[in-house]
Amino acid sequence: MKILHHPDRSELNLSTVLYALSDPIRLLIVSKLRNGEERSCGDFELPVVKSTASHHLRTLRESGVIHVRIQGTQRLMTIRTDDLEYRFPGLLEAVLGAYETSEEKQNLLHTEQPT
Amino acid sequence: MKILHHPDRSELNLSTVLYALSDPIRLLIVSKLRNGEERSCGDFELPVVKSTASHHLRTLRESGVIHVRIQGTQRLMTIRTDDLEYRFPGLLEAVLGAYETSEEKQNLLHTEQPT
DNA sequence: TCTATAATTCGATTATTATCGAACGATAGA
DNA sequence: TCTATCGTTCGATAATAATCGAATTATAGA
Repeated sequence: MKILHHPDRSELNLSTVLYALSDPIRLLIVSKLRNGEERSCGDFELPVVKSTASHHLRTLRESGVIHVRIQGTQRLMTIRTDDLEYRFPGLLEAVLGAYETSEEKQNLLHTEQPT
Repeated sequence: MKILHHPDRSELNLSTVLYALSDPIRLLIVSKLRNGEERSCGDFELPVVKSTASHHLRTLRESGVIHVRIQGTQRLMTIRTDDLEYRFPGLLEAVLGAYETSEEKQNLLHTEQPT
């Protein structure tokens, strides 16, 4: 049984979290996890191949933005809302709020899906 | 007379701004501009040489985080608080607030200054 | 006009990262 | 046990970025 590392709440680093959130694909992932929704990799419909998606999900996990639990063959992701709020109050809200009203969302959603 | 390009308020991009803020040196710069303070390059006392500092300041300017005006031989920087607040409400506050309580500040402030 | 100051630009180097395809690993279910 | 599904890992490539030192530009002031 594979064990996934998640940084402790106290280990969250501002630069690292901002970097994780600074990629359009990763912003798309996080926006789809909004409101506590839990999703598997396949659910995101990202405009990149599986291995690239896996890379981005790992970046988000290792930075502490998302939590991943294993259920069968799936990985189920959630945002670490409480931990982020504890260390960086208001940050997640501000980023997701800004994302909703940005053009970035639209750009990616209209992108071709690779096989 | 050199002309410096600043993106229009409407051109601000979330990923780009988050990326600009995701570097420890650049976070240090922005934190020193807090509360509307205006500073020149030399005022920041950054742990990097001049040319590297110039690179970071350009990244911040081109992303739309700071405004730079020329006065004599100096460049005077300010945060584009109003524009950032307009496009990304609460973001700057959240980032700067988080920075204040983070360990990142301490790390950089105790670093050696290159010549 | 000369010089000192402030900062940028340039070229080179090194490190990181985003991306893909192919191969692999783990689990559920037939 | 076999197979399909879900996802990761690996190796390669191309792009981007952080850093430095040296050369350059622009301006203020003597």
